[in-house]
Amino acid sequence: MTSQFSPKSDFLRTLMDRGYIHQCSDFEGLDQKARSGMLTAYVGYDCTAPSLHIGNLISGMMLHWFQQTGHRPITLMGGGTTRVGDPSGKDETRKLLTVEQIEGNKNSIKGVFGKLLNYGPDGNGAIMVDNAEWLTKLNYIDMLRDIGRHFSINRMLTMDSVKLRLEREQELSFIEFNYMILQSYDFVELARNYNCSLQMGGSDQWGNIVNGVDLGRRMGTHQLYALTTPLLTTASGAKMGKTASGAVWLNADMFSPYDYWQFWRNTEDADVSRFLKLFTLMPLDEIARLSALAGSEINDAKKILATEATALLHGRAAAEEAAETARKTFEEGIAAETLPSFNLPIGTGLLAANVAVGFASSNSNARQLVESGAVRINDVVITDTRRILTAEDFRDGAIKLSMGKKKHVLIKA
RNA sequence: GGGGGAAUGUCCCGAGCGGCAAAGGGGGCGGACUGUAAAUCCGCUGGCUACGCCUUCGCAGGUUCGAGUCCUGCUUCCCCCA
Repeated sequence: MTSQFSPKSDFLRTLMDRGYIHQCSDFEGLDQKARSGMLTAYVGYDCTAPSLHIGNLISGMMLHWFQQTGHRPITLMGGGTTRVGDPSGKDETRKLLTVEQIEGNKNSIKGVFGKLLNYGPDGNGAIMVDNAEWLTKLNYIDMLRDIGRHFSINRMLTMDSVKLRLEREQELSFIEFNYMILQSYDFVELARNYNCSLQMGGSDQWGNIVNGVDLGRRMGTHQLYALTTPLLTTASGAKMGKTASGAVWLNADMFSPYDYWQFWRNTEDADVSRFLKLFTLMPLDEIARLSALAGSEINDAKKILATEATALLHGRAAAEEAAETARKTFEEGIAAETLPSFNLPIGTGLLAANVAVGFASSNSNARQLVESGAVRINDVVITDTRRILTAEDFRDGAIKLSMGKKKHVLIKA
């Protein structure tokens, strides 16, 4: 158990103190190695979507601290493995993405790492590689002889990712079955070419990672290590990262800094301390002070969490702006100029307006919401479904339209 | 190759004697209570030019006043035997 081990290396101590560690293949060994010089570690990222989401942010933060404590991080883009598809934790086969989609996603994902890591030529400058570089060049027969012979089908069948599918009598295609072999090989490849000795990832990656450690031993690399983070859940046990509009994406064009700030602002009380440690760079003693706040005072801690987490990802200026927009909107009740705005002509029906700004999915949906008293024009509840936006509704050239307590937009003519 | 099952509201799971816009969950959204929290309670959760109309139960036909429900063919998936 992690709690019985007290690490001496800066790296592991930092990770443990901040709550990043779930499992490690060999704590003592890794700790010792981290004290004896610069290590190289990597995390692999799927290219299944055009942006990473907050679930991926934890491993990215681990790489950040890894670098901060003097080591060299590698971000591995799964340009090759995404063509195969990871069956871990999935109920059914995902549709295969085209190579073009994968390349597009890869390029769109890359940007976020520049916020967390320093790339560059200096001693421990981060490195970015794409496993398509070597995986697409593998020759089938050679691969079977060099790599495949080290894998036991008997053991592969006991891996969770495989076992689950078999037990549930769900299809597991041959291509997916091969995924763990490729990911394992990645580790060996990075060990050989970059002297990489540690792979980190989410707890669902444990099986894939230890397979790589194993393959390394069989193929004669130096000792490799596995380190995983806990699954990100709220204190109530719900999986994190999903909201009404989908996942909490890290790319600003898919999830705005303001929404991102709001996401963290709405954290459950019981999660504040944990999230401050995981998703901000604040010193632990400062976090301890904030965590001690009780009752409604903990809202101050939530604002700091939101601002710091947003600043880390989107920059200080965007974070301050989001905080200010929120303050005006929620604490002063005035329409902040920086709220999301839409252009709609005077005379637009209230229902149509709600659909246009994304509050409702259809006129019917909008009608129901209006009737239930959820919709406000300039902070006045409107229940008339035939209401039309008029010139008199404009205050300083804009109408503040609200859905529920939290969603507000400005409408301009 | 032979035999037996399955496919339901496009978020998911899942009931469904021939009268069904289709039970029940989960999730989501909204309301109340609060602190932009949690828990709890209530409402909504196919669409529309809306006391009515239109479109939905794998696909295509058929029987019937009427089909998610019965019949035929097809597709996909699963299980057993070979």
